[in-house]
Formats: sequence, C-alpha cells, structure tokens
Amino acid sequence: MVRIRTRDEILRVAAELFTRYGFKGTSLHDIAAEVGCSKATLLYHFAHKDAILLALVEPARQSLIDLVARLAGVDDRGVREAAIDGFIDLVLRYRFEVALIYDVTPQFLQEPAFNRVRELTDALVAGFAGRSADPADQTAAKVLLAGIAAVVIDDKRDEVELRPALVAVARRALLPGKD
Amino acid sequence: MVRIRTRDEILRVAAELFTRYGFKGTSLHDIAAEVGCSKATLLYHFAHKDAILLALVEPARQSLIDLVARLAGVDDRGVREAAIDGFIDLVLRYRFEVALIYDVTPQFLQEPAFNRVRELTDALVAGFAGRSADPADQTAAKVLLAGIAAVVIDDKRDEVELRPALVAVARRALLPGKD
DNA sequence: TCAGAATCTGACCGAGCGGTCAGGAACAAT
DNA sequence: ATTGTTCCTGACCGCTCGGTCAGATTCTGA
Repeated sequence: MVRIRTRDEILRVAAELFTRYGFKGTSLHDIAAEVGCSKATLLYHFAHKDAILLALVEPARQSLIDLVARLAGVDDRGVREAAIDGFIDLVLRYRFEVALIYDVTPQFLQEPAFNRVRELTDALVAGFAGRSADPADQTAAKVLLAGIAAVVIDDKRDEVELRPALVAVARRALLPGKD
Repeated sequence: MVRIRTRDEILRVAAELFTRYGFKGTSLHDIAAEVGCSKATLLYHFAHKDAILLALVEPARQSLIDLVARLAGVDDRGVREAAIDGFIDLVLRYRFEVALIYDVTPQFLQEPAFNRVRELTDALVAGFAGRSADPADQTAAKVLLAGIAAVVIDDKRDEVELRPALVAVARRALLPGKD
C-alpha cells in the first residue's frame, strides 16, 4: 500500500489557504505549518510551489478540454445552448479551481501548462457567440463568460440556487427572442 | 513653483509597471529604476508602497462615489438604465484604474480606504437589479457588472467600439422586453 | 548672503521567500 | 538481521522585499 496521506493532506491544506489568502499570499511555510510537517516535506512531494497549484487545478483543466472538444461536434444552431449549459455546469462543479485560476491569472498564463487555457477560453467565447464573427456578439459572449465565472467565485449561494439564475441571464443576453 | 515633477513621474511609471506586472509583481526597486531615482526617493514622496496605489486609484474611487450618489436620486423605473449607462461610462473612462483594483482584490478589500468600495459596488448591483429583491435579478446584475468590468480590462479595443456592444448586452440581459 | 526647508541618496536592516542538501527514521522485502 | 527504499527533517543558502536613517545637495525667500 502506497502512502499518499501526507500528499493528500498537503493538497487539502493548500486548497484551503489558497482560497483564503491567494496563491502569492500563501507561503510554503504557511502550508507546512498547517499540515504539521516541514517545508522540506512539501518539496519532497512536489518539485516546486507551482506544482501544488497545477495538481490542484488539473481536474478542472481536463474538464474544460473535454467541454471544448464536445462543443466542436455541435452544429452552429445548438452551440450557444450547449456552451452555456456546459460552462455553467463546469464552473459550478469546480468553483474553487476557477477561483484559483483567476487568482493566478495573468502571471501564469505564459506557463506551459497554462497556455492552452487561453486557447480553450477563446473556443468557449466562440461557442457563447454562436460562432458569429460579429464583434458585438463576441463582446456579449465575453461579458457573460467572465461575469458568470466571477459570480460563481464570489457568491456563496448553493449551486442549486445559482444555476437557474445564471442560465436565465445567459440565455436572455445571448439567445434573444428564444426565451 | 512647487516641484512635483518627480512625484508625477513616479505615478506615471508605477501605473505603467502595475499594468504590465501587477501590483505585487512590481517592486519599489523596479519603479525607482525606471524613474531613474533611488528607492528612498519613492518613500520620500509616498509613505508606503500602498500609498502609490491609493493615489493612482483615487480619481476613479471618487467618480464611483459620485455615480452611486447620483443613482440614489433616480426613481426605481429609471435606475437600471442610469446605472448601466453610468457604470459603462465610468469603467471606460478609468480602464487602467479598474484593472488595478481588480488586481489587488481581495487583499486590499479590508484596507480602510477600500472598505467603502464593497458597499459602493453593492449599491451598483442594486441599481443594475432595479432595486429588486429577487435573488435572480441580483445574480443577473452581478454577472453583468463583473462581466463588463472584465471585458473593459481585457479587451484592447477602443471605447467607441466597445461602448455600444456593452450597453446592448446589458440592456438585453437586464431590461427584458425593452429592446 | 545665508538660513531653513524641500528634495534626494547610499548604505543598511530585518523579515520572508522558494529552494537545496546531507542525513535520520520508518518501513518493506530478503 | 540486513539491505534498500520511501518518507521526512533541521539547518542552511541566496535573494528580494518594503522600509529606515543620517547626511548630502538643491532650492527658495528674506
């Protein structure tokens, strides 16, 4: 049986502290103190501080890749609804991870592991805009995308309460005449 | 004649570097080097690093206070349109300052000079929601507020291009049936 | 001309940071 | 019991950070 208890505990505590104080605002010393181990132990389990963040964010990143791939197979008529529903599901499932990514943007955007994120969000914008080339449609798409993410990060309400309101405002703004 | 050239130059350079690297990502040494003076000179003109940020953000903060005061005098029927137009004007005029505030949130939200900001944005949310108590209306208001701010920060297009698209999406989302 | 105020600086400080390293302790397989 | 591996640690390193301070320099008004 492999021992991963400490490693998991590090991730749990790091998530908690990153949420409370941000990535830059949390030091390895802080995490180690809360876990009850030494700083050197953190760096035994994770090569760098960044590696902790990457491990934390990985599941969300994978889900985003999946979503974008799924949207690529949807035709222009249905892509807006699929993008709206898919994105809102995603950010509600990964609220903490979304907050974390926003916290470290844009410093980490040039990191190898992160540079596909930009391209992925561009694909989402295209989905929200129904693949329209009209700048106004793309602006609307960006407003909704960023706004929904911000609310999910900031608003502490349950996703059951939040989801219908988010879907409603997105449809009103992006699917005029369909509501 | 009072010499304020150095002070102004510090603010100009600080604005530039904060934009490029963020507040935490810019050191006093960086600013001093770019200005061509010593770090001690910065701290002669500004008591702390935070004071530079506060000086930079002050005009935008004052405008926000003015806007909220103005909205208080508008009746429930007209408050949504007034809030939308007023807010979009504000963030387009103070794009850099808005980006800066977002950069240092939430670390600075508890700072004395910043704690009214929360209360001010709450007032804006109420305006966007037409003073409705319905949680769904407030969610929609938050989505648009945050989304517009994010786009203004991120999108490099001219405000002449941006404004109509922002106003349009806000009206569509918040004033259903009026467009 | 000269005193005093405003402006500026190099040297320095203590603290915190991410990260390294040699080696101790615990555990597993033989 | 011995060996090799995994897990863990204290001490330490180099660096950057915001901030201080005594004193030099420059400006200004009487």
